[in-house]
Amino acid sequence: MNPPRRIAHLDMDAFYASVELLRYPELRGLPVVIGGSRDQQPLAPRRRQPPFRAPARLRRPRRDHHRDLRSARARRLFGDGHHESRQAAPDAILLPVDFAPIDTTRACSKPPWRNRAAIEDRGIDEIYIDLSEHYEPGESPDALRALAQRIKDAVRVATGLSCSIGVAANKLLAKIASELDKPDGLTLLAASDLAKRIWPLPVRKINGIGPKTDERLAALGIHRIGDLAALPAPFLQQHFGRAYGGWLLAAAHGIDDRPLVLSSEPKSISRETTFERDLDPRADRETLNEIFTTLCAGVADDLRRKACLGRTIGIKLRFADFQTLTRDLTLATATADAQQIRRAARECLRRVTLDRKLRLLGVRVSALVPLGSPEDQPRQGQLLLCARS
DNA sequence: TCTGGGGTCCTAGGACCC
DNA sequence: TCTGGGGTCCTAGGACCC
Repeated sequence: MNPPRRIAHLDMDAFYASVELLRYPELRGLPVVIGGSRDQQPLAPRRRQPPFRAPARLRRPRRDHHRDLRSARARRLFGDGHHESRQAAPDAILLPVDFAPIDTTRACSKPPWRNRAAIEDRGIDEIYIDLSEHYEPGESPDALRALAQRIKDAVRVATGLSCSIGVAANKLLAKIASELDKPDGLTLLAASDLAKRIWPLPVRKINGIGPKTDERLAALGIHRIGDLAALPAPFLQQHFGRAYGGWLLAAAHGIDDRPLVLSSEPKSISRETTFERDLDPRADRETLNEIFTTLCAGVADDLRRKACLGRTIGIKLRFADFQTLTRDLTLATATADAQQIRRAARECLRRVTLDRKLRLLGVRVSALVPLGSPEDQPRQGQLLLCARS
């Protein structure tokens, strides 16, 4: 007989901020804001800051540094406290974002259990761990709690950082559970806890319900997960379609059969940049051209690093009014060549009327194949075409 | 909440082929 | 010659996630 499914979701607490505090322990307890430069910015001069030398070089945050800091993502990664402290304390210390130590931390964070459990990576600061095999018939909840605590301890020993863990019967519930007691939380969620602990939560807590769906649900008077769970399936399917409506209801009842995804090949690789100021297609033509070339080179670089070729080349534009559009083009053969990518991307660009200022430019390569694979060749139809002409 | 960068997945229409 | 249904590919857009 299979043991009951038992999935842990592990989420690092305020990851970026924590990593930086690890590097500069003397900053602990001070108001810290993280934001600003990355190493390669097409329009670097206005954004770039001098390298941080703690703690001698403390700077006042400047308003124009922080287009990105106010995003929801930033708040999540840096922690609300850091965000708010900037409003409250204009003298807060400004640290540049530096991804290098994060990679290190990430590498460090794996060994303790890597070989003993199935792990799904979810980006930079989250994983799912399948603990089903660690079940012993008749064990007490205390044993499970102790196991989760050992994992937290191992993370702290390996990285010096704290994390929050939720354990439940599936990924959906484990993810919600890990958030219930943040930071440094440990939450076990049994099936019988659904009504008491999950149903009172806002629907947004469900991974897969974003701002749009939240808004649509609110318009129907549905705010909490329990509201959702109480609805008849036909009602939801009428408003959200068969598949999504069905999924919403299942999610509200804590039902989720998704397996852990233990490995996966990249499906697309892209580079994009938001300009420091909106750019005019005509007046800033030169600048845009440079950025465009840099983006193509960057994507080509990433493809090479990941040993991939791609057949579909696409662009992404965002206008000053935030309207966003994409164009793509599929080639006869996959490529990782910067020139070829640039030519195809320019083809795409030609299909767009550039009559407004631009805010963002992006280049994407998809339909990826591993370098040297059989598909890394002209497609059959194309061969035929060549043979005929 | 005036919105960064890198992704995934889904939907939908049209082209094209059998 | 016309009609039809199914499958796959291409393209565009959108929602969502970390």
